[in-house]
Amino acid sequence: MYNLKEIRKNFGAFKKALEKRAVDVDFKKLETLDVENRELIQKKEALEKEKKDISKTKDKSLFVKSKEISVNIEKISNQQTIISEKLKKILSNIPNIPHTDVPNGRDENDNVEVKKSGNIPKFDFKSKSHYELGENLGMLDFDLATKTTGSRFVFVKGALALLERALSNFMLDTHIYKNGYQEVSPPLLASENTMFGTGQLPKFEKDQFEIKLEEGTDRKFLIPTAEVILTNIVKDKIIDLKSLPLRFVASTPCFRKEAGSYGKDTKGMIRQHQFYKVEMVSIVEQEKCLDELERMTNCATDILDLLELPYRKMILCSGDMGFSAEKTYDIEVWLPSENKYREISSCSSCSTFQAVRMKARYKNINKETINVGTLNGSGLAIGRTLIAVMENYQQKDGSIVIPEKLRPYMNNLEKISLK
RNA sequence: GGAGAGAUGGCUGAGCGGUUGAAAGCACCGGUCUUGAAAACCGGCAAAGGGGCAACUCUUUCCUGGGUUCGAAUCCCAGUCUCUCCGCCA
Repeated sequence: MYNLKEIRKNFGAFKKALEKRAVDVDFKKLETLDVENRELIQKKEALEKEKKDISKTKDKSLFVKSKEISVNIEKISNQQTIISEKLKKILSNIPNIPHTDVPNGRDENDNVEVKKSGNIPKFDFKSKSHYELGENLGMLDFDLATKTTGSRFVFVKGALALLERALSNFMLDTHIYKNGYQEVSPPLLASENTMFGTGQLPKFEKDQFEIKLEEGTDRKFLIPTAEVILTNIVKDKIIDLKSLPLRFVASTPCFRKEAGSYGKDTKGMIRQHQFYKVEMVSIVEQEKCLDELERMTNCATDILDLLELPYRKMILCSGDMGFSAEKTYDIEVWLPSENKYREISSCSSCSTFQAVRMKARYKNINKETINVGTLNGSGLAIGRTLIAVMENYQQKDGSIVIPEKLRPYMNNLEKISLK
């Protein structure tokens, strides 16, 4: 979210910067409301001062007047509340402004490749998709999940379930012991306010699973990513400069409605309502965001390098970035069955955008209280990594070789095969 | 589910109708002392919003929302959350 104070300073520049995003914001209304709002605040404050002064004199003859003022204040204050709510509504629906590094573009076709790594496997047999491999092994069961739950869920069984767990532990260990992140095991439900903090609400409510609770209690949502709950660790806080940067990592299930992607990736476990993901979150001094983004992205690619999976690193264009991001790298892994790269991680700097929403601040060297910078990145999406391992390490007989680094996490199993 | 206790600044914690934005301590920052550090002593130290080029100034804020009052951190009502004890379940 943007600070109205900052926008006011240079309204034109703000408007221009947002054009890259192709969002329709009623700037005229924003400007008018801002002026009205401030006028009302001034009126209100003048009256409040008058009332306060009377109270200080303790002069009984003025008490009647004070009472009148109170009525007036209430009237103005109500108007002001309405206007400031309108303002907040407009402001909270404005996305972050893309950093100047970000290429202009409409959609994913305009993303720019910045790096490519690893060797694409060449099979001397007809390769299979992960769901063919998994179903043949009897270790992926989509039909069963449909029966028990519904579409876009899956049962993972046997050695593949072990592989999934191994991936989680391997990634966590790498980020904890090598990359300096603190492990967190967070709640999987988030309050409305928490969801607002990272930008999932109010604009993207239809993508979230909400838990049905008794009437009158606070709303709660299943987290669509651990980013939500990890970033909000610093909500409403003024952090000691010395404790920055904060780096958190968690492996959690994620829940997404995937509204608007009907008919997309319906086969297999590419796009599920529930999936595991290892998520990294960094809280940094605001001017260190971009450096941290490079660092974090390297932590993500580190995993793919260790697993020896081929991938490429993309910088997202302005039109393809998430609501809260100022700059995003996507890491895409090679999937033989689709003969293309698919997203396996997304690392974003959100500058102070989320921090403003969360009221997360720190005192800088000059003792000014300012908003922190927040970053988040997958390191990595476990479900998709599982797919990538299956497809890239598949053998002619339908078995799957386990990447060396994962074997210690799997009782030194070298290969997953029938029986 | 039953019975109590509580929610105050970065933290701990006093205040329980009128200069209280809020004692004290810790933390932090500056200074004196010291070869340096520690200790000791002195001083500083809330946030949000409005106005002003600025120095500065005004308003709001003691969980949230109502109420009483000329005036509320302090009194009343409702709600949320936390803690303790008992029960129940993992």
